[in-house]
Amino acid sequence: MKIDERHLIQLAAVVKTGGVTEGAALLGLAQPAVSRTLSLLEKRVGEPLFVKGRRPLQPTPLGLSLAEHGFAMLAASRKASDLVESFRVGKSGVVRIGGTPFFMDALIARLCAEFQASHPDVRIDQSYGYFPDLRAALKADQIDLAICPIDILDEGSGLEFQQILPGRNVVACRVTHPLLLKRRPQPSHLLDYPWVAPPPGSPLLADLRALLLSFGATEIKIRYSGGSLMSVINYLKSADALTIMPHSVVFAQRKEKTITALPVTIPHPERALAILKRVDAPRAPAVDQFADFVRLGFQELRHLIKRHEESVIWGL
Amino acid sequence: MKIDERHLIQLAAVVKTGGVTEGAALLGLAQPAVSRTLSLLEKRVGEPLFVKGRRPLQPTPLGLSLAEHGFAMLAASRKASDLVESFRVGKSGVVRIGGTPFFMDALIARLCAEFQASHPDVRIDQSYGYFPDLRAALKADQIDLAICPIDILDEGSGLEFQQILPGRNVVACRVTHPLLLKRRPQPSHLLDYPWVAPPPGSPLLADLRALLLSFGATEIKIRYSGGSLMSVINYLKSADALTIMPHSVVFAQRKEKTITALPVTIPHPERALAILKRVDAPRAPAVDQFADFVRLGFQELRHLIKRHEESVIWGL
DNA sequence: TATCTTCATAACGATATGTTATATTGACTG
DNA sequence: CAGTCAATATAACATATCGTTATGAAGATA
Repeated sequence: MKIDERHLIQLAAVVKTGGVTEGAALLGLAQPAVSRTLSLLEKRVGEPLFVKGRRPLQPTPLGLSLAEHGFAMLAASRKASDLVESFRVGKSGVVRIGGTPFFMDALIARLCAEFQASHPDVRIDQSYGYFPDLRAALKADQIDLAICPIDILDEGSGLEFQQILPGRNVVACRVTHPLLLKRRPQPSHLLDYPWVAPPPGSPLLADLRALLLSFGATEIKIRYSGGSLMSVINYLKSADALTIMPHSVVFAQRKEKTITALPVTIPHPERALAILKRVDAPRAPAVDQFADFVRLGFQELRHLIKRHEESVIWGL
Repeated sequence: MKIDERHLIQLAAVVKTGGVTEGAALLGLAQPAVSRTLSLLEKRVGEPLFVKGRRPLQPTPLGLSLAEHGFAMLAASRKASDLVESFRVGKSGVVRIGGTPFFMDALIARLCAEFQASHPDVRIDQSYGYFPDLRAALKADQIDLAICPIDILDEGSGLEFQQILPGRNVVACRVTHPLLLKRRPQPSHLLDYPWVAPPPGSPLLADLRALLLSFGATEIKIRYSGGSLMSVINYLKSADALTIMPHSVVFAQRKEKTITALPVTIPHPERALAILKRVDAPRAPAVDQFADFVRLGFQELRHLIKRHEESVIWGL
């Protein structure tokens, strides 16, 4: 015995409201439609669903039980509608982001948490990678957004780039590092300390090599490598080692008072942190919402950095 | 955004089976119908439900979430169908029975439990009363069945009577009663002991009066009255009192070895235990199933009584 | 590249859903 | 116990859509 789901819902509405007219109103239908549905249902089921000849409409046990199932369907239906609605406005869904490890760990994870304060039903799936992998993942629709530094000559056909932070590296060390006592550390001093290498494959590693060349150095004391951001920071906390890092990553750690940037200027990389999206494929609204949120977050970060540097100057 | 429930179910079927063709087959539909439903749904929702251009059909997160709700509806729908089916064959529903206290307590309650061994989803609502009340309750559709002794001249217009046990009363007492030692107790002996009166309003009470008249007695020592069957039995267990009871009720207690019937023959009442139903109103199938079960149960009881009495004779 | 399976589209008849108008019926009141 | 009112059932009709078969398009598989 197959029962039309719509009929069950109408039955539920009638039982809930206690009348055909009210039930119809609840569903936004005319009374005769619901009335006919009930007749049909009774005929199909072959058993009475309401006790006859009583005006305060009273369901039979079978009618009541069937209505219970109708309630379940009604609930599922409403939840489905709500889901679609929330998805459309970006309040639910999944955002798959990929990015370079240091930025993700230092900046993006925090933004994810903040984003979900206003979008609790949006799930975020994070993965790591560098530009070539991320571009491939984007094109293969494995991620919705990539957040990574891109070279000005990187090619991204079919991708949309949104720059969110200029490239700027610093030499990082622990706050108790002896070089911080010097007024103007020289490049030669930098070579006196052990170094931590950025993750293999990262743009930072290339930047480190370029930095060495600019010092005229060919070799360097690499004492630790391969660690994630947290490993590197924890290593730096316990040794007078140096490493190269994006300025924003070091800045994000300022509250911890564990690492800081050496007051030496090193060349800017020809690169900028950017959000990458596919332009062709449709994106879930939540993805765009999240991208906007990240962009705003970094805009705020830029202002913070600016004000922080001004205050440091004043403080001098 | 209102979503057609049927569409959700079809979506669920497709997601479950992993293909439009299989999903359609699962629902007993042609493939194009489901295909069109998916197109419509996607257009209405405004978001892709499946990732395009991948053959092992893969739902988007939204599609998957919507399908979850579809599963809920599908489950509710199937449960509703099953419910109707089981109701039709009498495997679910509610049976409202009314009856005289002693029969209900001694015989029917037990039958209810046995009935539900094969009909676990049938609920039984029991109530007490005597013929006039029960007849009224039946006509007012407050109960589906009445099980009570009826006089041959009782009128039951619009009611169907099914006799299930001939009327037969006995004098009951505890198994250690001194009268049981006598080979052939005389009526005069009966008057020497205190009596327990059957419930007020019961046919048994009338039978007791008739019995006294047949002995030529006008007065009797009523020492206890108003109790339910369990009260009466517990009273009898603790005193050498006598009472009048339907034979079947005493018989049903034989395993307990607490009360028994005195070997005195007393007049049969012009009455028989019967099942009463309304003939006009439709009855739930479970009601008829239960009535049949009760009839069979009493048929068995009659045989048991017969064999028991034969064995007692042999035992002499 | 060729073939096969699966999905999308088209066309069409049948169903039943929703509407308004109207008749019936039960409940309430004097 | 009428008479009145409100709610439900029925009738008639337009239309949406559901389900069908036939056919085209596209991805997978060899």
